[in-house]
Amino acid sequence: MSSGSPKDEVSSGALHSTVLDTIGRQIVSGTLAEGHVLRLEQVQQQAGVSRTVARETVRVLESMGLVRSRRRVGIIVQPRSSWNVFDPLVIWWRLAGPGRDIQLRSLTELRIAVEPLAAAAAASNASAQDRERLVRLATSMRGHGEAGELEEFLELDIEFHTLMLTSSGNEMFAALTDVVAVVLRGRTTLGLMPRHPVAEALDLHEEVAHAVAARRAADAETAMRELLGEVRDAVVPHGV
Amino acid sequence: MSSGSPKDEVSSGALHSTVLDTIGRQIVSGTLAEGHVLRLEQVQQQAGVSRTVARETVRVLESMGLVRSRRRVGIIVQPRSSWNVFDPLVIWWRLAGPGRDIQLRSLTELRIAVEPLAAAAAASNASAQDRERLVRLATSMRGHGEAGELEEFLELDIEFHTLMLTSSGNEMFAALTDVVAVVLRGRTTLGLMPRHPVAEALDLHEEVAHAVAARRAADAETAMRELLGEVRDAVVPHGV
DNA sequence: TTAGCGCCAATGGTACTACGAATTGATCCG
DNA sequence: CGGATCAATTCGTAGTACCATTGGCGCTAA
Repeated sequence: MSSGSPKDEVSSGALHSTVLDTIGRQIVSGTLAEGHVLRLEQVQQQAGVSRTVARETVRVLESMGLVRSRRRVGIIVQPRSSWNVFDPLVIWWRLAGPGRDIQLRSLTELRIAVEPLAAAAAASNASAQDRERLVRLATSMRGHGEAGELEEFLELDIEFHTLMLTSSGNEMFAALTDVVAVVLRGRTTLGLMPRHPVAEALDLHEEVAHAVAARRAADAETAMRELLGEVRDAVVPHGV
Repeated sequence: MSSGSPKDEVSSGALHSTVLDTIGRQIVSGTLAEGHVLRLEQVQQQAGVSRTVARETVRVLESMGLVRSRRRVGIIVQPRSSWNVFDPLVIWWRLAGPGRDIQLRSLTELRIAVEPLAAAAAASNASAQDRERLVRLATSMRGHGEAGELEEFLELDIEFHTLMLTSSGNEMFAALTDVVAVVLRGRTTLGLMPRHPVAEALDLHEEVAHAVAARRAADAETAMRELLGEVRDAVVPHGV
């Protein structure tokens, strides 16, 4: 366990998920290039596991679109275009590997696309207490942000956006919570954040929260779009 | 094989993917409710397969977040919130089951979020021939649309949006091509499409294409947003 | 009543076997 | 000499039997 995993992942059965992790990283990082052919026997020997475990691993890898196993040929590493890039594990692996900043950019663009609509949907669908909680989170963020407490600020930021996505009532949006959390964390660890959150960001978080609380969907959407506009500038310097 | 599968899915090994399909559908459709506990032995008996195959199936199901297997307990069906709703198979199953229209709505909202940004990105990043091809597709769509040839129109529509997403240069967007294709197909089969595509949609497709061709990102984005605004009205009657 | 111990069922993991399919190469015929 | 057919090899697929591990549940004793 060098860098952990998104959640605890698989509770008990650590064996098969270990080798899954190993091979997954290798493929995603490009160590195992597209077209490379693995053999099942090779997998079990390198990982020191039995045939059954190796097969289970390959099956999961196959369901992620990372490999494709053909009889008499072997286990063929598939091109990036057939990967399930939305799979949490795949995202995790890519963020751990070389293409980290590229991945962060893709994910940030996805955020920019989704979150404004999520905010609008939340304004329409969120429960009263969720809407109130959003406002409280925004004010807390201002407090910790102005105090320069980046750690607490980050956690609140994550909670804010997570709650926004989950309370949108759209499960596809809600499924992106982990992604957003990873992006936010990755952004700070990569040093893409100013030491103090800019005042404008603090204002916009509150603006979004208040718009959602007042069920003004259109306002929430535009405010969120502005908010993410700054994020774009930080992560994607050269326009789109 | 009652209704097929997104692609050919798994080429040769049909056995494990058959039982995967069966159980997956049952969970997604709610036949196997959240918290329901399966036992591995039960799985192999019901499907009439060996332990090995049953285990592989469970592993894949687990990687999709549909189940979680714990020792001494069994295979526990997980709540919807932990499903990988972006997994192509999960999407497929949901569209085949009862929650079909809910799923279509979620996916349509996702389209509304993503495609405008994808159009903008395509305007910046697409190759010259891709941009040209988009224009030609839009004009073809007009021809077949006005002639009332829905079949051909649908295929062109799919190709148009697919090309838009792939040429955006963002792999997360590109990964949504199958989703968009499914939504478009599902929309027509559900009878949510007018018999003749409305003239405005035809205009907007051309507008988007020309904006992308001329590399006017902002125009492409707004035109695409308008285009999808109509789609929203068709699928999501009651404002978001 | 409750705290702690221990049983055992159910999954996790391994090894071995048989089978089928696809590729490759060798043979045979034109 | 070239092309086509057929067989052997090789690898994934499927099945079975077996041991290891663990954690929930019941039993017992204080």
